[in-house]
Amino acid sequence: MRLSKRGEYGLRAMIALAEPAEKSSAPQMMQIKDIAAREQISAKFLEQILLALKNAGMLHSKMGVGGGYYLARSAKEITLGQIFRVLDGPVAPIKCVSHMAYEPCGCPDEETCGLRLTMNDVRNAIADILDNTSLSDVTKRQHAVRKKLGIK
Amino acid sequence: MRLSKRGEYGLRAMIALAEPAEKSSAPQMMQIKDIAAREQISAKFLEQILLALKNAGMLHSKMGVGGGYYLARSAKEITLGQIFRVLDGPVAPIKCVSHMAYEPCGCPDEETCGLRLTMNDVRNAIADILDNTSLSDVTKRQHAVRKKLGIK
DNA sequence: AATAAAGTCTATTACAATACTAGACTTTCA
DNA sequence: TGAAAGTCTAGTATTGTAATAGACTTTATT
Repeated sequence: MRLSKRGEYGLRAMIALAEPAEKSSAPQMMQIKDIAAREQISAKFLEQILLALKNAGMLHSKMGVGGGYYLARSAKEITLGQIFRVLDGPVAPIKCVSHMAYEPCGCPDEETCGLRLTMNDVRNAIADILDNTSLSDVTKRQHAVRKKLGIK
Repeated sequence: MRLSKRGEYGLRAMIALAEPAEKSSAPQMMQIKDIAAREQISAKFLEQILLALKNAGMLHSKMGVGGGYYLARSAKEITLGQIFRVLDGPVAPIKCVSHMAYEPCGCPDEETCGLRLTMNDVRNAIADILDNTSLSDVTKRQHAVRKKLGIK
C-alpha cells in the first residue's frame, strides 16, 4: 500500500501547479526547476515525471526561453486518482480487483474468495477518495487549514 | 497501493486456518503442505510466511509427526489489519501519515500539506476496513456468498 | 544569426525489495 | 530409530525504484 516517490513528487508538482490557479482562473505556468526547488526534488527526476503527465494529457508545456508547464484542464477537472494511475498504476491492492489492470489471482474460486471480497472493498474505498478529490479540492483544503492556523 | 505475494499468501493461509474453525470452535490444525496445496502456493515460501506470523504471536504450531499450525486466538480476534502489518508493514500509503512507522516526508510544511491531508484520509479508509474485518468476518462472508450461489 | 534558456527523449545505473529456493537442523510420534 | 513435521539461515534471480547522464529540439532575445 505504498505511494512511490514518483507518485508523490508528481502529485506534489500538480498541486503546486494548481495552487496559483486558485485565484486567477488562467492556467499558471511554472518551470521544472522552480517546482523542483520549491518541493526539494531532483529536477532531472521531476522532468521525467512531468513528461509522463504531459504524455497522459494532463499537462501542457511551452518550450524555449520563458517556457514551462501548465495544467491541461482546470484544477477542478483533474483528480488525484487520474494522476496516481499515470504514475503508479492501478489503485487496487491486488490485480484480481483492479478495474484498469485485472488479472486473475491464484485462488481456487474468485467469486467466493473472501480475501478478494475484502480487497475489493479496500480498492473502492481508495478509489472513492482519490477519484473524488480534485486538485482544486486539495488547494482549497490547504488554504482552509492555513487560515485556521492564522494567516501565514 | 499493492499487496505483496507474501501478504496475499499469508492472508489466504490465515483464512484457510479460520475456515474449519467456523463450525467447531476448537482451533483447527493444518499442515504447511496442505495449505500450500489447497492455495497453490510454494510450500517453502509459505513456510517462511507462517513462521513470521507465528513469531508475531498470531499462530501456534506443533512440531513433529502429526504437527501443524493453528490460530493462536479465535478467528474473531484476529483482524486482516494485524496480519497485513506483520507481512507487508504499515498500511499508510506514505510515511508521513503512518501510525506505526511515521517519518516526515519532504514537504515544506506538513501541517498544511494537501497531499498529506488526503493521504491521511486514504490511510484511515484502508485501516478502517482492515482493522474491522476479522478472519471470522471473512469466512462468514465466504459462506454467505456460497449459499447465495447455491450450495457448492 | 547566435546564444542561452527551456522542454524532450533515451539510456544507464545503483540500490533495494520481492519472491522464491536450498539445505541443514530440531522436535515428535509410531 | 526413522520418518514426518516445523525451525532457521543463507543465497539468488528478477524486478522495481529512484535517480543520473547526456544529446537533442524549440523558442525568445539580442
